[in-house]
Amino acid sequence: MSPRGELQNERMRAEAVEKITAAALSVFAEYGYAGATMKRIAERAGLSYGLVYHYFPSKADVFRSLVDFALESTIAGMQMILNQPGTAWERLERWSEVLIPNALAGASSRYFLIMLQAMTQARTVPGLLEHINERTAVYFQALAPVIREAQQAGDAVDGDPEVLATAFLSFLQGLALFVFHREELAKSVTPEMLMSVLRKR
Amino acid sequence: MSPRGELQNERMRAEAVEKITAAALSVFAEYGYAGATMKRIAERAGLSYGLVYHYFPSKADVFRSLVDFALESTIAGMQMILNQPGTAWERLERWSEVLIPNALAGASSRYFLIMLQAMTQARTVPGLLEHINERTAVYFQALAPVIREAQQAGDAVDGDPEVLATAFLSFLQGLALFVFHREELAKSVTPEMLMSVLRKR
DNA sequence: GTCTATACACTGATAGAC
DNA sequence: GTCTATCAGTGTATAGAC
Repeated sequence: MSPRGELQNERMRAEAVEKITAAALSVFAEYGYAGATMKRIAERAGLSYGLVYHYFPSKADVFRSLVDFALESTIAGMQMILNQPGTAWERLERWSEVLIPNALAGASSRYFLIMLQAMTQARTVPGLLEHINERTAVYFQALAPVIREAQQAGDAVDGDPEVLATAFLSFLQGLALFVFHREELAKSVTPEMLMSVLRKR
Repeated sequence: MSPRGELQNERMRAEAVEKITAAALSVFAEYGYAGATMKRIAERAGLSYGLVYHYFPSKADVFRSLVDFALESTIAGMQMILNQPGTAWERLERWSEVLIPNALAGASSRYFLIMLQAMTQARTVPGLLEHINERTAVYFQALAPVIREAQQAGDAVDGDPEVLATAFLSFLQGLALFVFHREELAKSVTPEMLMSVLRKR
Protein backbone atom coordinates (compact mmCIF):
# COMPACT_ATOMS: atom_id res chain seq x y z
CA MET A 1 0.00 0.00 0.00
CA SER A 2 1.55 3.24 -1.07
CA PRO A 3 1.45 6.13 1.39
CA ARG A 4 -1.06 8.85 0.76
CA GLY A 5 0.36 11.83 -1.01
CA GLU A 6 0.33 15.18 0.71
CA LEU A 7 -2.08 16.39 -1.93
CA GLN A 8 -4.54 13.63 -1.19
CA ASN A 9 -4.32 14.31 2.53
CA GLU A 10 -5.08 17.94 1.92
CA ARG A 11 -8.16 16.96 -0.01
CA MET A 12 -9.43 14.68 2.75
CA ARG A 13 -8.99 17.43 5.28
CA ALA A 14 -10.75 19.98 3.10
CA GLU A 15 -13.65 17.58 2.60
CA ALA A 16 -14.03 16.92 6.31
CA VAL A 17 -13.92 20.59 7.17
CA GLU A 18 -16.46 21.23 4.46
CA LYS A 19 -18.81 18.59 5.86
CA ILE A 20 -18.45 19.91 9.39
CA THR A 21 -19.06 23.48 8.30
CA ALA A 22 -22.17 22.62 6.35
CA ALA A 23 -23.59 20.56 9.21
CA ALA A 24 -22.75 23.22 11.78
CA LEU A 25 -24.42 25.87 9.65
CA SER A 26 -27.71 24.03 9.66
CA VAL A 27 -27.54 22.96 13.31
CA PHE A 28 -26.65 26.40 14.66
CA ALA A 29 -29.28 28.05 12.49
CA GLU A 30 -31.86 25.65 13.81
CA TYR A 31 -31.02 25.45 17.51
CA GLY A 32 -29.01 28.57 18.28
CA TYR A 33 -25.53 28.61 19.71
CA ALA A 34 -26.25 27.23 23.16
CA GLY A 35 -28.87 24.81 21.93
CA ALA A 36 -26.63 23.26 19.29
CA THR A 37 -24.53 20.28 20.34
CA MET A 38 -21.29 18.99 18.92
CA LYS A 39 -22.81 15.54 18.88
CA ARG A 40 -25.59 16.68 16.60
CA ILE A 41 -23.16 18.48 14.33
CA ALA A 42 -21.02 15.36 14.02
CA GLU A 43 -24.05 13.21 13.25
CA ARG A 44 -25.39 15.58 10.63
CA ALA A 45 -21.93 15.76 9.08
CA GLY A 46 -21.80 11.97 8.97
CA LEU A 47 -18.52 11.94 10.88
CA SER A 48 -17.45 10.77 14.28
CA TYR A 49 -17.66 12.99 17.32
CA GLY A 50 -13.92 13.08 17.90
CA LEU A 51 -13.12 14.14 14.37
CA VAL A 52 -14.92 17.44 14.77
CA TYR A 53 -12.49 18.27 17.57
CA HIS A 54 -9.63 17.20 15.38
CA TYR A 55 -10.44 20.05 13.03
CA PHE A 56 -11.89 22.63 15.39
CA PRO A 57 -10.52 23.32 18.88
CA SER A 58 -13.94 24.03 20.35
CA LYS A 59 -17.61 24.58 19.68
CA ALA A 60 -17.03 28.32 19.94
CA ASP A 61 -14.50 28.12 17.13
CA VAL A 62 -16.88 26.33 14.82
CA PHE A 63 -19.43 29.04 15.42
CA ARG A 64 -16.88 31.81 15.02
CA SER A 65 -15.79 30.47 11.65
CA LEU A 66 -19.39 30.55 10.43
CA VAL A 67 -19.98 34.06 11.69
CA ASP A 68 -16.76 35.18 10.07
CA PHE A 69 -17.67 33.70 6.74
CA ALA A 70 -21.11 35.28 6.88
CA LEU A 71 -19.64 38.68 7.70
CA GLU A 72 -16.80 38.66 5.24
CA SER A 73 -18.73 37.33 2.28
CA THR A 74 -21.61 39.79 2.67
CA ILE A 75 -19.19 42.66 3.17
CA ALA A 76 -17.28 41.68 0.05
CA GLY A 77 -20.49 41.40 -1.94
CA MET A 78 -21.70 44.77 -0.72
CA GLN A 79 -18.47 46.56 -1.52
CA MET A 80 -18.28 45.05 -4.96
CA ILE A 81 -21.78 46.20 -5.87
CA LEU A 82 -21.55 49.63 -4.27
CA ASN A 83 -18.31 50.35 -6.13
CA GLN A 84 -19.75 49.64 -9.54
CA PRO A 85 -20.63 52.48 -11.94
CA GLY A 86 -24.03 54.14 -11.92
CA THR A 87 -25.88 56.60 -9.71
CA ALA A 88 -25.89 56.05 -5.95
CA TRP A 89 -29.54 55.12 -6.10
CA GLU A 90 -29.00 52.56 -8.83
CA ARG A 91 -26.22 50.94 -6.88
CA LEU A 92 -28.40 50.71 -3.77
CA GLU A 93 -31.17 49.19 -5.85
CA ARG A 94 -28.80 46.66 -7.33
CA TRP A 95 -27.61 45.67 -3.90
CA SER A 96 -31.17 45.24 -2.64
CA GLU A 97 -31.93 43.00 -5.56
CA VAL A 98 -29.06 40.74 -4.54
CA LEU A 99 -29.78 40.98 -0.83
CA ILE A 100 -33.43 40.04 -0.81
CA PRO A 101 -33.08 36.62 -2.49
CA ASN A 102 -29.97 35.93 -0.44
CA ALA A 103 -31.66 36.71 2.85
CA LEU A 104 -34.83 34.84 1.99
CA ALA A 105 -33.81 31.76 0.08
CA GLY A 106 -31.04 29.34 -0.66
CA ALA A 107 -28.01 28.43 1.36
CA SER A 108 -27.03 31.99 2.15
CA SER A 109 -30.29 32.58 3.98
CA ARG A 110 -28.84 30.28 6.65
CA TYR A 111 -25.99 32.70 7.13
CA PHE A 112 -28.46 35.47 7.90
CA LEU A 113 -29.90 33.19 10.55
CA ILE A 114 -26.43 32.57 11.95
CA MET A 115 -25.87 36.29 12.25
CA LEU A 116 -29.18 36.60 14.03
CA GLN A 117 -28.22 33.85 16.44
CA ALA A 118 -24.84 35.43 16.99
CA MET A 119 -26.33 38.83 17.72
CA THR A 120 -28.97 37.56 20.11
CA GLN A 121 -27.19 34.98 22.19
CA ALA A 122 -23.46 34.83 21.64
CA ARG A 123 -22.60 36.66 24.83
CA THR A 124 -21.00 33.44 26.07
CA VAL A 125 -18.57 33.25 23.16
CA PRO A 126 -15.52 35.26 24.24
CA GLY A 127 -14.78 38.21 22.02
CA LEU A 128 -17.46 37.43 19.49
CA LEU A 129 -19.71 40.38 20.24
CA GLU A 130 -16.84 42.83 19.92
CA HIS A 131 -15.80 41.23 16.67
CA ILE A 132 -19.30 41.51 15.25
CA ASN A 133 -19.63 45.13 16.25
CA GLU A 134 -16.29 45.86 14.68
CA ARG A 135 -17.10 44.22 11.38
CA THR A 136 -20.68 45.46 11.11
CA ALA A 137 -19.28 48.97 11.44
CA VAL A 138 -17.94 48.39 7.94
CA TYR A 139 -21.50 48.16 6.63
CA PHE A 140 -22.24 51.60 7.94
CA GLN A 141 -18.98 53.04 6.69
CA ALA A 142 -19.67 51.73 3.22
CA LEU A 143 -23.40 52.47 3.13
CA ALA A 144 -23.53 55.94 4.64
CA PRO A 145 -21.57 57.73 1.86
CA VAL A 146 -23.67 56.11 -0.85
CA ILE A 147 -26.87 57.10 0.92
CA ARG A 148 -25.55 60.63 1.31
CA GLU A 149 -24.79 60.73 -2.38
CA ALA A 150 -28.32 59.55 -3.16
CA GLN A 151 -29.67 62.29 -0.89
CA GLN A 152 -27.71 64.94 -2.74
CA ALA A 153 -29.03 63.61 -6.03
CA GLY A 154 -32.54 64.02 -4.63
CA ASP A 155 -33.34 60.29 -4.69
CA ALA A 156 -33.03 59.38 -1.02
CA VAL A 157 -35.06 60.77 1.87
CA ASP A 158 -33.47 63.30 4.23
CA GLY A 159 -32.01 62.29 7.56
CA ASP A 160 -28.85 60.92 9.12
CA PRO A 161 -27.40 58.42 6.62
CA GLU A 162 -26.25 56.12 9.42
CA VAL A 163 -29.73 56.00 10.90
CA LEU A 164 -31.15 55.23 7.48
CA ALA A 165 -28.56 52.49 7.06
CA THR A 166 -29.62 51.07 10.42
CA ALA A 167 -33.24 51.02 9.34
CA PHE A 168 -32.32 49.36 6.07
CA LEU A 169 -30.25 46.62 7.68
CA SER A 170 -32.74 46.05 10.49
CA PHE A 171 -35.46 45.51 7.95
CA LEU A 172 -33.32 42.97 6.16
CA GLN A 173 -32.42 40.99 9.28
CA GLY A 174 -36.04 41.02 10.38
CA LEU A 175 -37.06 39.55 7.06
CA ALA A 176 -34.61 36.70 7.43
CA LEU A 177 -36.29 35.93 10.74
CA PHE A 178 -39.78 35.84 9.30
CA VAL A 179 -38.82 33.36 6.61
CA PHE A 180 -38.93 30.70 9.29
CA HIS A 181 -42.44 31.47 10.40
CA ARG A 182 -44.22 32.96 7.42
CA GLU A 183 -42.17 31.63 4.58
CA GLU A 184 -44.52 32.32 1.70
CA LEU A 185 -45.28 35.81 2.94
CA ALA A 186 -41.68 36.75 3.64
CA LYS A 187 -40.59 35.51 0.24
CA SER A 188 -43.10 37.82 -1.38
CA VAL A 189 -41.37 40.86 0.03
CA THR A 190 -39.67 42.71 -2.80
CA PRO A 191 -36.46 44.72 -3.10
CA GLU A 192 -38.70 47.73 -3.77
CA MET A 193 -40.19 47.42 -0.28
CA LEU A 194 -36.72 47.41 1.17
CA MET A 195 -35.84 50.48 -0.87
CA SER A 196 -38.96 52.31 0.30
CA VAL A 197 -37.17 52.90 3.61
CA LEU A 198 -34.66 55.08 1.77
CA ARG A 199 -36.79 56.52 -1.03
CA LYS A 200 -37.59 60.21 -1.08
CA ARG A 201 -41.28 60.93 -0.77
CA MET B 1 -46.99 34.39 66.56
CA SER B 2 -50.22 34.76 64.69
CA PRO B 3 -50.57 32.78 61.48
CA ARG B 4 -50.20 34.64 58.24
CA GLY B 5 -53.44 35.66 56.70
CA GLU B 6 -54.42 34.32 53.32
CA LEU B 7 -54.15 37.82 51.95
CA GLN B 8 -50.57 38.17 53.12
CA ASN B 9 -49.67 34.81 51.65
CA GLU B 10 -51.09 35.84 48.34
CA ARG B 11 -48.94 38.94 48.40
CA MET B 12 -45.77 37.00 49.12
CA ARG B 13 -46.48 34.66 46.26
CA ALA B 14 -47.21 37.49 43.89
CA GLU B 15 -43.96 39.18 44.86
CA ALA B 16 -41.90 36.03 44.34
CA VAL B 17 -43.48 35.36 40.95
CA GLU B 18 -42.85 38.98 40.02
CA LYS B 19 -39.18 38.69 40.96
CA ILE B 20 -38.75 35.47 39.05
CA THR B 21 -40.47 36.85 35.98
CA ALA B 22 -38.36 40.00 35.94
CA ALA B 23 -35.16 38.03 36.40
CA ALA B 24 -36.12 35.49 33.76
CA LEU B 25 -36.98 38.26 31.32
CA SER B 26 -33.49 39.71 31.53
CA VAL B 27 -31.66 36.36 31.57
CA PHE B 28 -33.54 34.89 28.61
CA ALA B 29 -33.15 38.11 26.65
CA GLU B 30 -29.43 38.05 27.31
CA TYR B 31 -28.55 34.37 26.84
CA GLY B 32 -31.35 32.91 24.79
CA TYR B 33 -33.51 29.99 25.83
CA ALA B 34 -30.90 27.24 25.82
CA GLY B 35 -28.16 29.47 27.18
CA ALA B 36 -30.17 30.67 30.14
CA THR B 37 -29.95 28.62 33.33
CA MET B 38 -32.39 28.32 36.20
CA LYS B 39 -29.52 28.91 38.58
CA ARG B 40 -28.81 32.28 37.00
CA ILE B 41 -32.47 33.22 37.05
CA ALA B 42 -32.74 32.38 40.75
CA GLU B 43 -29.61 34.38 41.53
CA ARG B 44 -30.76 37.41 39.59
CA ALA B 45 -34.14 37.19 41.32
CA GLY B 46 -32.41 37.08 44.69
CA LEU B 47 -34.20 33.86 45.59
CA SER B 48 -33.14 30.30 46.18
CA TYR B 49 -32.90 27.78 43.39
CA GLY B 50 -35.65 25.55 44.71
CA LEU B 51 -38.15 28.35 45.01
CA VAL B 52 -38.22 28.95 41.30
CA TYR B 53 -39.43 25.39 40.86
CA HIS B 54 -42.00 25.95 43.55
CA TYR B 55 -43.68 28.54 41.32
CA PHE B 56 -42.88 27.21 37.88
CA PRO B 57 -42.93 23.53 36.94
CA SER B 58 -40.06 23.84 34.50
CA LYS B 59 -37.72 26.16 32.64
CA ALA B 60 -39.89 25.80 29.56
CA ASP B 61 -42.86 27.09 31.54
CA VAL B 62 -41.03 30.18 32.71
CA PHE B 63 -40.13 30.94 29.12
CA ARG B 64 -43.61 30.21 27.86
CA SER B 65 -45.14 32.60 30.37
CA LEU B 66 -42.86 35.39 29.13
CA VAL B 67 -43.62 34.68 25.49
CA ASP B 68 -47.31 34.59 26.27
CA PHE B 69 -47.23 37.90 28.05
CA ALA B 70 -45.29 39.48 25.21
CA LEU B 71 -47.75 38.17 22.66
CA GLU B 72 -50.95 38.94 24.50
CA SER B 73 -50.01 42.43 25.62
CA THR B 74 -48.85 43.55 22.18
CA ILE B 75 -51.91 42.01 20.56
CA ALA B 76 -54.17 43.78 23.03
CA GLY B 77 -52.38 47.08 22.46
CA MET B 78 -52.59 46.71 18.72
CA GLN B 79 -56.28 45.88 18.70
CA MET B 80 -57.10 48.75 21.01
CA ILE B 81 -55.35 51.28 18.80
CA LEU B 82 -56.53 49.86 15.48
CA ASN B 83 -60.14 49.95 16.68
CA GLN B 84 -60.10 53.61 17.60
CA PRO B 85 -61.77 56.20 15.38
CA GLY B 86 -59.94 57.91 12.55
CA THR B 87 -58.83 56.97 9.05
CA ALA B 88 -57.01 53.68 8.56
CA TRP B 89 -53.79 55.54 7.89
CA GLU B 90 -54.09 57.58 11.07
CA ARG B 91 -54.63 54.47 13.13
CA LEU B 92 -51.58 52.79 11.59
CA GLU B 93 -49.55 55.91 12.33
CA ARG B 94 -50.75 55.97 15.91
CA TRP B 95 -49.77 52.35 16.36
CA SER B 96 -46.31 52.96 14.93
CA GLU B 97 -45.81 55.80 17.37
CA VAL B 98 -46.50 53.44 20.23
CA LEU B 99 -44.57 50.54 18.75
CA ILE B 100 -41.27 52.28 18.08
CA PRO B 101 -40.55 53.45 21.62
CA ASN B 102 -41.77 50.12 22.99
CA ALA B 103 -39.49 48.11 20.75
CA LEU B 104 -36.49 50.33 21.29
CA ALA B 105 -36.53 51.39 24.91
CA GLY B 106 -37.78 50.58 28.36
CA ALA B 107 -38.82 47.30 29.87
CA SER B 108 -41.02 46.32 26.95
CA SER B 109 -38.05 46.31 24.59
CA ARG B 110 -36.94 43.18 26.45
CA TYR B 111 -40.14 41.47 25.41
CA PHE B 112 -39.31 42.10 21.80
CA LEU B 113 -36.01 40.39 22.46
CA ILE B 114 -37.82 37.46 24.06
CA MET B 115 -39.94 37.08 20.97
CA LEU B 116 -36.81 37.13 18.87
CA GLN B 117 -35.25 34.43 21.01
CA ALA B 118 -38.42 32.41 20.89
CA MET B 119 -38.63 32.63 17.12
CA THR B 120 -35.00 31.73 16.50
CA GLN B 121 -34.34 28.92 18.89
CA ALA B 122 -37.41 27.64 20.66
CA ARG B 123 -37.62 24.49 18.59
CA THR B 124 -36.73 22.57 21.74
CA VAL B 125 -39.69 23.91 23.72
CA PRO B 126 -42.59 21.58 22.95
CA GLY B 127 -45.50 23.27 21.28
CA LEU B 128 -44.08 26.75 21.52
CA LEU B 129 -43.48 27.27 17.83
CA GLU B 130 -47.01 26.25 16.98
CA HIS B 131 -48.36 28.55 19.65
CA ILE B 132 -46.35 31.49 18.34
CA ASN B 133 -47.45 30.89 14.77
CA GLU B 134 -51.02 30.66 15.94
CA ARG B 135 -50.93 33.88 17.89
CA THR B 136 -48.90 35.90 15.41
CA ALA B 137 -51.53 35.03 12.85
CA VAL B 138 -53.72 37.44 14.82
CA TYR B 139 -51.38 40.29 13.89
CA PHE B 140 -51.97 39.61 10.25
CA GLN B 141 -55.68 39.17 10.65
CA ALA B 142 -55.95 42.49 12.42
CA LEU B 143 -53.46 44.41 10.28
CA ALA B 144 -54.43 43.27 6.80
CA PRO B 145 -57.95 44.81 6.77
CA VAL B 146 -56.65 48.14 8.04
CA ILE B 147 -53.94 48.18 5.40
CA ARG B 148 -56.51 47.32 2.75
CA GLU B 149 -58.67 50.18 3.96
CA ALA B 150 -55.68 52.53 3.73
CA GLN B 151 -55.04 51.31 0.20
CA GLN B 152 -58.61 52.06 -0.83
CA ALA B 153 -58.28 55.53 0.65
CA GLY B 154 -55.18 56.02 -1.49
CA ASP B 155 -52.79 56.32 1.44
CA ALA B 156 -51.09 52.94 1.39
CA VAL B 157 -49.01 51.47 -1.40
CA ASP B 158 -50.51 48.74 -3.59
CA GLY B 159 -49.77 45.08 -2.99
CA ASP B 160 -50.91 42.13 -0.91
CA PRO B 161 -51.84 43.51 2.53
CA GLU B 162 -50.45 40.44 4.26
CA VAL B 163 -47.11 40.82 2.54
CA LEU B 164 -47.03 44.47 3.55
CA ALA B 165 -47.86 43.49 7.11
CA THR B 166 -44.99 41.02 7.03
CA ALA B 167 -42.61 43.72 5.87
CA PHE B 168 -43.86 46.07 8.56
CA LEU B 169 -43.46 43.56 11.38
CA SER B 170 -40.10 42.29 10.11
CA PHE B 171 -38.78 45.80 10.15
CA LEU B 172 -39.94 46.23 13.72
CA GLN B 173 -38.39 43.00 14.97
CA GLY B 174 -35.16 43.80 13.18
CA LEU B 175 -35.01 47.14 14.94
CA ALA B 176 -35.36 45.52 18.34
CA LEU B 177 -32.33 43.43 17.43
CA PHE B 178 -30.18 46.37 16.47
CA VAL B 179 -30.82 48.16 19.75
CA PHE B 180 -28.34 45.77 21.34
CA HIS B 181 -25.56 46.52 18.92
CA ARG B 182 -26.12 50.05 17.66
CA GLU B 183 -28.22 51.51 20.42
CA GLU B 184 -27.91 55.21 19.60
CA LEU B 185 -28.54 54.61 15.91
CA ALA B 186 -31.49 52.27 16.39
CA LYS B 187 -33.10 54.69 18.81
CA SER B 188 -32.97 57.40 16.19
CA VAL B 189 -35.20 55.42 13.88
CA THR B 190 -38.58 57.13 13.71
CA PRO B 191 -42.16 55.92 13.33
CA GLU B 192 -42.15 57.70 9.98
CA MET B 193 -39.44 55.37 8.72
CA LEU B 194 -41.52 52.40 9.75
CA MET B 195 -44.52 53.87 7.99
CA SER B 196 -42.52 54.42 4.80
CA VAL B 197 -42.84 50.70 4.14
CA LEU B 198 -46.58 51.15 3.75
CA ARG B 199 -46.79 54.67 2.36
CA LYS B 200 -48.01 55.25 -1.16
CA ARG B 201 -45.37 56.78 -3.40
C1' DG C 1 -6.91 10.77 9.46
C1' DT C 2 -10.62 8.52 11.84
C1' DC C 3 -12.76 6.27 15.43
C1' DT C 4 -14.57 4.78 20.40
C1' DA C 5 -14.45 5.41 25.25
C1' DT C 6 -14.26 8.25 29.07
C1' DA C 7 -13.24 12.18 32.35
C1' DC C 8 -15.25 16.07 34.24
C1' DA C 9 -18.40 19.91 34.75
C1' DC C 10 -22.91 21.64 34.49
C1' DT C 11 -27.89 21.75 34.36
C1' DG C 12 -32.77 20.62 35.04
C1' DA C 13 -35.55 18.74 38.30
C1' DT C 14 -36.77 16.58 42.94
C1' DA C 15 -36.74 15.55 48.01
C1' DG C 16 -37.05 16.85 52.30
C1' DA C 17 -35.76 19.95 56.36
C1' DC C 18 -37.19 24.27 58.59
C1' DG D 1 -43.27 29.71 51.83
C1' DT D 2 -38.34 29.19 51.57
C1' DC D 3 -34.20 26.88 51.72
C1' DT D 4 -30.11 23.31 50.97
C1' DA D 5 -28.65 18.92 49.25
C1' DT D 6 -28.75 15.60 45.84
C1' DC D 7 -29.82 12.66 41.60
C1' DA D 8 -29.90 11.65 36.94
C1' DG D 9 -28.90 13.12 32.50
C1' DT D 10 -26.36 15.62 29.13
C1' DG D 11 -22.57 18.20 27.05
C1' DT D 12 -17.78 19.70 26.14
C1' DA D 13 -13.46 18.25 25.65
C1' DT D 14 -9.64 14.78 25.80
C1' DA D 15 -7.07 10.22 25.46
C1' DG D 16 -5.65 6.73 23.08
C1' DA D 17 -6.38 2.70 19.79
C1' DC D 18 -6.36 1.63 14.84
